Amino acid sequence: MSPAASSRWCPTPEQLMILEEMYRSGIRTPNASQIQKITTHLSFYGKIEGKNVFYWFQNHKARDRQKLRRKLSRQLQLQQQQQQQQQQLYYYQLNQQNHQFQGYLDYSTGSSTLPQFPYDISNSFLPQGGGGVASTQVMNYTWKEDIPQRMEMEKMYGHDWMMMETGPSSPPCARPLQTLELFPITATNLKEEGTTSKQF
Amino acid sequence: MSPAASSRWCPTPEQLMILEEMYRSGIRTPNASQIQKITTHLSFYGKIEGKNVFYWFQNHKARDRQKLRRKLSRQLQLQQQQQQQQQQLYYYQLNQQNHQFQGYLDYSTGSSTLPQFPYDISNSFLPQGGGGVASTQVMNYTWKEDIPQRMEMEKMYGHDWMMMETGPSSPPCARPLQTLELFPITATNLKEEGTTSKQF
DNA sequence: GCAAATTAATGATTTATTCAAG
DNA sequence: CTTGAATAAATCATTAATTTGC
Repeated sequence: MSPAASSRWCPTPEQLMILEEMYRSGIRTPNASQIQKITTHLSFYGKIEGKNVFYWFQNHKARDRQKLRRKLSRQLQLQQQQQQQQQQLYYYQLNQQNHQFQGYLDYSTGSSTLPQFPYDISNSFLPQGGGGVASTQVMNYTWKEDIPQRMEMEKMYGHDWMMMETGPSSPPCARPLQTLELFPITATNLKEEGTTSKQF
Repeated sequence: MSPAASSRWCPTPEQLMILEEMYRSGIRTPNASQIQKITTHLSFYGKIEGKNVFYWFQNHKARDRQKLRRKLSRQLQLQQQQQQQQQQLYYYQLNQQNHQFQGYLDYSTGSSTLPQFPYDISNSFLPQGGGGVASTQVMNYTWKEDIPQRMEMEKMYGHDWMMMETGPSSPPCARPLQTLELFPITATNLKEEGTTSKQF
């Protein structure tokens, strides 16, 4: 038969297994050298090129994030809805004074616990020179998002800025406070999360 | 259970979007008045207090710095150890492609698909009367107009980039069916080596 | 059972964003 | 302020799953 080569790479189960294992072990953005090694190794199980490996990690990482984001956002939303219904009236003026505020915010999308390095498949694909120093490379590339750290909060104490509730108290130094109109937002990164249209 | 569902603010996707947009637009340390306005506005999308806004900006800013610092040190470290490794093979070649593109596009008129805020959101939350220090925070680039046009560039097939064939061609999706052992990755030893990284 | 039709996954490309050096 | 390097996000396109009518 004519080769009729398919236009795109089709990973064999073995290749897929290995790639996934590598991913699980922490590899996210292999550099050229690593890609080279991985490709060479995987070529034993079937046709493959460097770009396939490169793309695979790109896609896998991206779709992982995507999945996580979707999940989190759904979760947040439900939580938020329930919370709003329950908490509507209560808990409104509880903290007029000092309440040790911490940095709130769950903003980060990814901070999921990354599986710790198993025996370390990654060592096999690190830049030449073996493990040692180079292994930091892999670690550093594992997850871009970082776990929040404690920040200095001293500046905030003794400030009155955040005492403003949204409630209609007499605004100390503010203007009429008209409700700004909604703007049609289209964020670059929250696309499928667009399920929210809760008014108030 | 007490009605207090959660002890901390949980931003809705809309709120998050808007906050991030503001941050992107240059707002870093809103003053009380700005916080007030922002809070009022965001309360339309869910429960929120002034302190949430304040903390959000604090945290976001701090984490930006943190990320920067981390990246810097990481980079220094890597620079030292990979002085002689050229490892940007893939990206390098990829970017050559992009160059071709962007030179071609000339960036004549911004992006298209993602309508940003119809107007500069940051203006709405600047100090009253305008001017002042804060105004320097705001980027002065306005959102580009749009051009939904799609470039019909000749597909640059023939990417010689990333070519890394490693063997004689074989059928696209055929698997060799050799029962080669998967090298040591099989999670037989899932111990925490611990010594793998964490260099700094 | 079995293809055509439809949908879901995922490989491959393109576009946008970020960070920092010049 | 501009630009290059790197990356992430969005999108295109093809293959695999699956559904469906016969």
